[in-house]
Amino acid sequence: MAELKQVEIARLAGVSQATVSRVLKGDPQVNDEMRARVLAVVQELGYVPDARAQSLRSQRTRLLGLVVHRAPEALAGDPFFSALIASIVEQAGKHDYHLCVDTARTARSQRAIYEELLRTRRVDGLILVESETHDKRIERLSREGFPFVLIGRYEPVDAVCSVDNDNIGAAFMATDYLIRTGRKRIAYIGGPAGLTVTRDRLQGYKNALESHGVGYDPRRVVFAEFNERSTASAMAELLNLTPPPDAVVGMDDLIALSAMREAKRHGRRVPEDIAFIGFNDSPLCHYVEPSLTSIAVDIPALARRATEMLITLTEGHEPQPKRQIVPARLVKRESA
Amino acid sequence: MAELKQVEIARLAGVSQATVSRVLKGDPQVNDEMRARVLAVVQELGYVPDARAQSLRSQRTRLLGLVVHRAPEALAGDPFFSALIASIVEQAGKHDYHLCVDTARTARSQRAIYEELLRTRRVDGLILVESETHDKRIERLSREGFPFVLIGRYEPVDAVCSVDNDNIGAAFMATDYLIRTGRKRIAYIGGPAGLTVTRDRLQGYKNALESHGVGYDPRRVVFAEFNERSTASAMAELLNLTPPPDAVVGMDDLIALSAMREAKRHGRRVPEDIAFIGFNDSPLCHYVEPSLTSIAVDIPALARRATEMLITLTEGHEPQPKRQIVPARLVKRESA
DNA sequence: GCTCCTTCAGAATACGATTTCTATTATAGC
DNA sequence: GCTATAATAGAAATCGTATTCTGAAGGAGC
Repeated sequence: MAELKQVEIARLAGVSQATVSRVLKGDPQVNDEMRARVLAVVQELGYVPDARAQSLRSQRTRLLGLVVHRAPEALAGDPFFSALIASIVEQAGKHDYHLCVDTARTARSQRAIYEELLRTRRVDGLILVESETHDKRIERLSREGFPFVLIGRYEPVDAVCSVDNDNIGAAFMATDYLIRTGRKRIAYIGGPAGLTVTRDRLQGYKNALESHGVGYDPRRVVFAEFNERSTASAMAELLNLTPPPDAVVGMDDLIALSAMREAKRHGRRVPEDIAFIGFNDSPLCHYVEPSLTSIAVDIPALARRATEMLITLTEGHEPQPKRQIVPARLVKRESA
Repeated sequence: MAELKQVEIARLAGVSQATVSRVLKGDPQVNDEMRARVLAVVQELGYVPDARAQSLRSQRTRLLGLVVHRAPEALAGDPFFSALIASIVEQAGKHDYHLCVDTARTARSQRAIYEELLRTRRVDGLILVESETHDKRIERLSREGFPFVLIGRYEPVDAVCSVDNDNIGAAFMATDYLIRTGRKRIAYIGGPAGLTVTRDRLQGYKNALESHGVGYDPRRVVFAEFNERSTASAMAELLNLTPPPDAVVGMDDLIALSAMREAKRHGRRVPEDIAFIGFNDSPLCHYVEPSLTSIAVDIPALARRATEMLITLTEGHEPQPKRQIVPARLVKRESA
């Protein structure tokens, strides 16, 4: 394949390289006859501009970055991310943007990725997922004015753009539903305690208890890492309480399922002895037995809005509003 | 944040811009004292080179592309891709490469993505997943000499670099196991008939039947799309046979699970009346009841080798060997 | 003391597009 | 018929880095 640059096209069409660029950019300041001549050559040779040169000159790469704040092993089994990535890719594609995915394993690599992607100008903006309640990265990004959008939320800094699932509302809905269906001793199993999601859903859980005048018992709240062993032992702890809980709100489908499995291993019947509700409404819910009642997070909506917001930001505008909340809904199945 | 480019660093360190570049590239042709002076300034200002300029100048973006040949909806629930993406990102990161993910929904968008990513030089090479048995893209990429690696395999073109799961062997293993454990009427539910995976696994299935002298009955082979409805109706078809199958090899965990669900809906006991084996050993297998016996595909190994191969290619070397096969293993659980 | 390397750093160029600046021509207005 | 104004296209500068080319200084060898 021969060298194919604008100068070649220009030479063949008998015009200047600047004119070729103008034609390709749709500049109206160019005569129809010239335009046609250039386009003919472009068509014939199948010329496509070099994105690297465009990036340097225009100072924009048309690449968005997605940084997932979780170790690859933990990421591996989670369908949430497939869905998120797929939706972001699709939405970004509509605006001619591409997506660059990175995972941030350790604290060190987080900094590295931040340097790598943004300081090097490799991407035009970032989408961050699963932020901690206090996060130096966010402070810094925000201070330095880099375009980024959070999927989640961040209290400490006011100006942060974010799209969040209505976690408080969703956990309220789940807990409220359990209370209304007669459950008395409802437990909550969170993910890592530092995560904002973990805390927001805990808040919703507490709100629901309070709204029904049910006392909050801290022994019924436990936390787990994103792996089965940790969740199972958290569940075992709950089962040792006297009296044991008769319902569990899991922060996550995988957590709820692991907990449910553990309960069954201890001989409890679901949902007769104990009910379970998870979050995400992943395909899993549907296949297990009893099928898992779950809060459906609207992942495509999260992805769409976050992407739109980020593109708005990278193009220099101020998104309105800066914080969006995507409603969730309860999908009733057999486990609760 | 002030303008931060090599010229600034050079000015502050009292050297030329070329020297700054040399220091950062680790060029040995530079005196220690100068090097130290430059590095001090770089450190202090936290200078990081501009990837866009580097890309243009060096003609390499250090970006790899992953093109997933499936619609976003179908992608959404599948944990296979989370795992694949996570592993590729990790492996690529070790060589200072990043990953750009794209999905190719329609035939048109496939071409578009190909143009977008490669012709524009936006990425240095591509990893393709889920190829069809005949694929124009592959022919073209290969003809034009673009660096790419297939996860899967492609018979028609000899020189194609690929890393494949040992699908024939794995399906053989699954079928062989079912025969050895006394199953007589084993069915196979494939994915879309055009996919190489579908056909390879079918081949392994046939091989196993043959090696045991069991007759191959084409009525026991059906195909499904990647969604539950399609799979359920394929399974229903199988259940209508007289006699019905007493075991099913599903091309995929989701297919196997959907089929199993359908069988249970028809009152069949698993594994007593009918056994099921899936592929991928996704977390799902573990949570369902009965838990699903599955062929574990070594996704990290696939990802690692494909990534290594692609990087070798993009750096101008010839990978040895060009085709790799990653072995699979049977994970026995309750369903078979 | 002279030439010949070697070592090292600065100057200059290249990468391939976008965009500003400049020049040409044609048209309008008087 | 002369200037003013568009309309249009070419020339040239620019984006920030990598690298080739060039030159200066110092040491070795005789």
